Amino acid sequence: MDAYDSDERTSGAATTPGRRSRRTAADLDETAESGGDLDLSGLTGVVGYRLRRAQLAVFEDFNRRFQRFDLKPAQYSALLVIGDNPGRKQSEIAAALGIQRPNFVAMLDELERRGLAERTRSTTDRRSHAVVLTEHGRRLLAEARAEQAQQETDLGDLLGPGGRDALVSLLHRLTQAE
Amino acid sequence: MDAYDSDERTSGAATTPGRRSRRTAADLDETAESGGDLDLSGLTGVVGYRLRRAQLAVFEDFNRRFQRFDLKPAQYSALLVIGDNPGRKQSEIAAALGIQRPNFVAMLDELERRGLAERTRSTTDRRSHAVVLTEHGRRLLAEARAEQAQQETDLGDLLGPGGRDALVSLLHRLTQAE
DNA sequence: TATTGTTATACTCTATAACTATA
DNA sequence: TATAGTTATAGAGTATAACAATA
Repeated sequence: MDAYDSDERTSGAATTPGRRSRRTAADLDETAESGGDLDLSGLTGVVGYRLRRAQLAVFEDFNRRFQRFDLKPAQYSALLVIGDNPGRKQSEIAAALGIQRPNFVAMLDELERRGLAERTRSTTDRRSHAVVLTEHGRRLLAEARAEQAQQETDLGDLLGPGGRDALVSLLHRLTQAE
Repeated sequence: MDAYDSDERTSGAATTPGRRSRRTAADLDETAESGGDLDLSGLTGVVGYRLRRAQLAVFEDFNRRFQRFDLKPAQYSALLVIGDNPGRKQSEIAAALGIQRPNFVAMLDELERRGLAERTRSTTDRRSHAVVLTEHGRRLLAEARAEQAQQETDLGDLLGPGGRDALVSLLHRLTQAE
């Protein structure tokens, strides 16, 4: 983990960006020596900043949990989408995940190398690859889904009743509009 | 923007991961040809996934807004923290932002090259650099703060009354615990 | 001519080891 | 011996152009 933990709680008027600290040049020597905490009030109420930090924290937690599967978030989401959409085109899976087609090639190569997924030539359009999970892939995905459900449960405990659902709903609205 | 827009709204029981779609091998030919939307229900309720997508969307919006300042999110946050903590050590600023000390060097170099910030030798400890904003940096930061406040206002409009504050609060809780 | 998968490539972010100058 | 700033470097992640096979 990195060093962002020295944070302050979000102020009441969160819409207003943090107060402008009024310091003059005369304060410089003093502040330079004081080893106290920094004033981060300008960042605490900023949605983009909070989103970034929260995403990093949750991904770190994810990586800890999924170490035993050797799966990163992007790989898990790929297995999930392939598992729920067997036989779809490689490019469709990539697009659904927001991964550029060229970048998805190496990722699928790796999943295939590990025997989790397979490319099969489509009979109708010989340009495209229909992607499916192997039996091994389905078994691993089932275990991963259980671990992922556990993370959601733990996040629910952390955020209080309804908090997790509210968060998901608010986050979803951000990706619909912008 | 990338191709994640083909999303579904979050289901009622958000705590439960998306339903397991039960498809047999016999369905493969059919699904391979159907050009319909993919089933992304397994991802819609996942906090980590939603966080990542939302963060990317908000950062994209940020980048559009801050194009006229030629400031990326990390640069804006650096200006903000330096502005609110003038004279603090270079490494303190970096740590507060969660940036590795080596990686902060080039970033400060760039801010200095553009005449926005300055390194000054500390009189008490000649190893460290006290970092401050230039007058130009303070003026740019003031404008940037206004634009950033506008983004928060627009996000508030998007998320409804109290929605933005609730989001900030929920996100904050995620970075305290994990 | 357009699309699918692919290769090559480049650019940004991030992480670590090791050097230097100071303490 | 430890710390602050720095350099070099390596690894992810991401983006674009262009090619071969196929439609």
